[in-house]
Amino acid sequence: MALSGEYQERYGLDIPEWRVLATLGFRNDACSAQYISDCTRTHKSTISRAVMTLMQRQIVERVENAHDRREFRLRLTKEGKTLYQELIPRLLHKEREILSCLTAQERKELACLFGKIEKSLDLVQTRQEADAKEAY
Amino acid sequence: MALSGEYQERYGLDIPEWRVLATLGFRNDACSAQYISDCTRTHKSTISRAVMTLMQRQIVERVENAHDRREFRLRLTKEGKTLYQELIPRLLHKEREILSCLTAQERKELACLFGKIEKSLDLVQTRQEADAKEAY
DNA sequence: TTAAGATAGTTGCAGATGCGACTAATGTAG
DNA sequence: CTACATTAGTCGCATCTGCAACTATCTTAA
Repeated sequence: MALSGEYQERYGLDIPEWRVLATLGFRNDACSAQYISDCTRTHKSTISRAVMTLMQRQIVERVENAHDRREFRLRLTKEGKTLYQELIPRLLHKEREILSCLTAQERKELACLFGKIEKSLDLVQTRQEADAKEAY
Repeated sequence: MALSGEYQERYGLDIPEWRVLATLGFRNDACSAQYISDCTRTHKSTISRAVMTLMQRQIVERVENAHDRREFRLRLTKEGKTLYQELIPRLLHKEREILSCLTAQERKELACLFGKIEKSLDLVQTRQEADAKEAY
């Protein structure tokens, strides 16, 4: 991915690590690893390892969930938030750069088309899971 | 990728192998591994391994190039062509399925937008290479 | 309450793939 | 012609990441 150079080379983040950072930063609220796994469509083992690394780097911290001691609530540390805020403008800039070959109208269309496809795929996904459960 | 299930599960092709098959099948003419590497944006070592596997499976064959004995001319065997012809309709069907959430007009727009972005990225790529050469 | 099933997260393992070094062949400048 | 740079392809190595098994915990049904 063209964007990944931006956070890899400059901040030493690999793709799953960026996904964790981005999800927590975007939500600006604690959530479980499973939640990140779901909404980034990344295997939970991959997220687990990314979280470990980010905790060692003190970008992410986790607290036990008293209501369910299987899961942890993940959130960005102060440094994590700073890093996130620092990265966002860089990535937006990069995105604008990549999409600069399109008009504003075209960019809007592209986002709309992606939205439709994503939604459609999610429905398929959900449908398959439903079918799978029905299967016995 | 959603498509890859189609050729992986059913024909035992991984992604680089499919890229080799697709490039040779689409061109319908012999070409070098380097060429495939370039136009699929895949590292030459990856293409090299894919070609090896496909040769063992007698899907691809290669002949020496008398004019440049470093490179080989790659082409599909009879079985390779058959496989390619068998796969194409399946993949088109899958593609139609994925894009079925869009109208014909929207599909055209999407292709057009992708085309623009790809062309723009290629220009950036070329420009960077040119800059790199200029750099000394 | 207890047993069976589901869920969150971790970890060992294996496959995929890019990087860089290497060989052999070709191109080029002096 | 010679030496150096470039290019095609191969291979060892490291890394990335998904799969599946495992533990601990929670949920549900009898």
